[in-house]
Amino acid sequence: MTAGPNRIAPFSSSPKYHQLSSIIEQQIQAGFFAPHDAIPGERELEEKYNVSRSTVRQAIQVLTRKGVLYREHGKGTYVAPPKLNHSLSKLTSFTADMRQRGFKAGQRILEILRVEAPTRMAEAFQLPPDAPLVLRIDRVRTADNNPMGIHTTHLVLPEHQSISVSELEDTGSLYELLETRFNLIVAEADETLEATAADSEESRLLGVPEGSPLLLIERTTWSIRQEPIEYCRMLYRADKYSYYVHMDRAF
Amino acid sequence: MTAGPNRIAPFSSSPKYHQLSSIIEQQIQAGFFAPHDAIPGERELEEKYNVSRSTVRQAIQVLTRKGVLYREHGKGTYVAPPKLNHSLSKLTSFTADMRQRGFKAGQRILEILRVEAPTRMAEAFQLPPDAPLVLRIDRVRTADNNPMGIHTTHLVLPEHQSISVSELEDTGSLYELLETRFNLIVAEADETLEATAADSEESRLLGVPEGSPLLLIERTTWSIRQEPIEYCRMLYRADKYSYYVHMDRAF
DNA sequence: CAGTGGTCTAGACCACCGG
DNA sequence: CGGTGGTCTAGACCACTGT
Repeated sequence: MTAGPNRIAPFSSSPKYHQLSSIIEQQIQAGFFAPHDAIPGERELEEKYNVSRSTVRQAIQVLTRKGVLYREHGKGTYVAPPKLNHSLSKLTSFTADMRQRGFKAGQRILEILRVEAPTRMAEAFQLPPDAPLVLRIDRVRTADNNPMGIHTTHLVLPEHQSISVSELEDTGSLYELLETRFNLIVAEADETLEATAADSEESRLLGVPEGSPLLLIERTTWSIRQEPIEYCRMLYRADKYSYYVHMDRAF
Repeated sequence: MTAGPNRIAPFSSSPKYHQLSSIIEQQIQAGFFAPHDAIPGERELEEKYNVSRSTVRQAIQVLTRKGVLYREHGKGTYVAPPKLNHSLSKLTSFTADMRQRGFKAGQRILEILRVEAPTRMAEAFQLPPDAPLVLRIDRVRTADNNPMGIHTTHLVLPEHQSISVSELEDTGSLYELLETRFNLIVAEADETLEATAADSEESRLLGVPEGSPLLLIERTTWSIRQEPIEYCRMLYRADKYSYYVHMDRAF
């Protein structure tokens, strides 16, 4: 009848609220509820699935935060209409981003070296003036072998930890490498976006005329424990690259 | 001693979890807890403020979602280091955005008229081909009277609802006007960002040389009820405007 | 082991909305 | 008014972390 399981397993390792939110989400995807339909009330779900009301509320909270449901006080809980959409403001690597857009990500590594942290990086991470050198990686990023952008990455890595050209070439994705080699998981990022114009070297590396518009993104990233990981300057061809964000009004 | 009230008012109209989260946030801002310090455990807060543990958890949840705290299972709840950069990916109007950056927002209204919905808008909102005309508003936006960008807004408003030039000039902020006049509250938005170069008219309106880099933002917005509100094309001077986003890895 | 956060229950009362 | 979601309590047990 319905897609997937339609009752709660009491001894599952997965929490009940998670099971319940999956059930509801599957019912929506299976067409049981149309956009703007009201789903059953909290007390009804409580009884139907033999869980407490807080568990029901926790499950619904998961789905409202995902944008699957929306609630109106005194009225009910409703199915949100689907968005055509794509990459929300989820944090992803260039590799994953390109895969999602249907391209094969590639790279040409220009240089890997140790340098002093650039000013912007030191500010963002509040690094002390005598902080150790950071690892700088310069790359041209490609999609289906066409140059898309230039990445200049600065990594906060202890002197004894490093990354070789061949190692990065083999893995392809820096974030993947950071995770497998150093157990560094990128969890949060701040980004600043600006428009700029290509200088002579940039135009050469990207194969566009000097002065063409480029999208400049500066990214700082943190781990789950809020440790600084990376400061990255990314320059993209305006004719090939655009950037998506989804936002809400902080509920 | 501490900043602000340090106990919970039992009969306040404001919910207890909100009072408690404010108290904790103020204590952090007042320097009671340094970045990466552990705040008291849930049972301790429960006793100290005479509330139940779920209320404590609700308060802490507010602050973790704001990025003020982070939690580690089995260890504790810690103060997140402050980011220099506040304006997260919260949805704001140009007016509010400029105020936050310390400028006074202004506008020069070029035109208000009814037009057919542009293709991108019709796609994003899945409008039928015979949909009614939308209200288009062309404006130059200023910060401290300097031109910053060009906004071309298309509003989904029934034929009998409209906005006059003088009305918009008086209010200053379109989002504020939509809220007060039509009870339309902008709750969600998708944005696409690109770099581009100024054409002759754009360069004239913004006072920059032809061909200078501009940041192009296309925004579509929805109400709380997920009704389409607005499709907006915004062009900003690259030398005056940059864009901030904060992202997490979908927890 | 003790202490932390994570999940869950079975109740209660309030605030809001519609008929 | 009855039904909805919003807040709150006082318990319980589990899962994870460090010592």
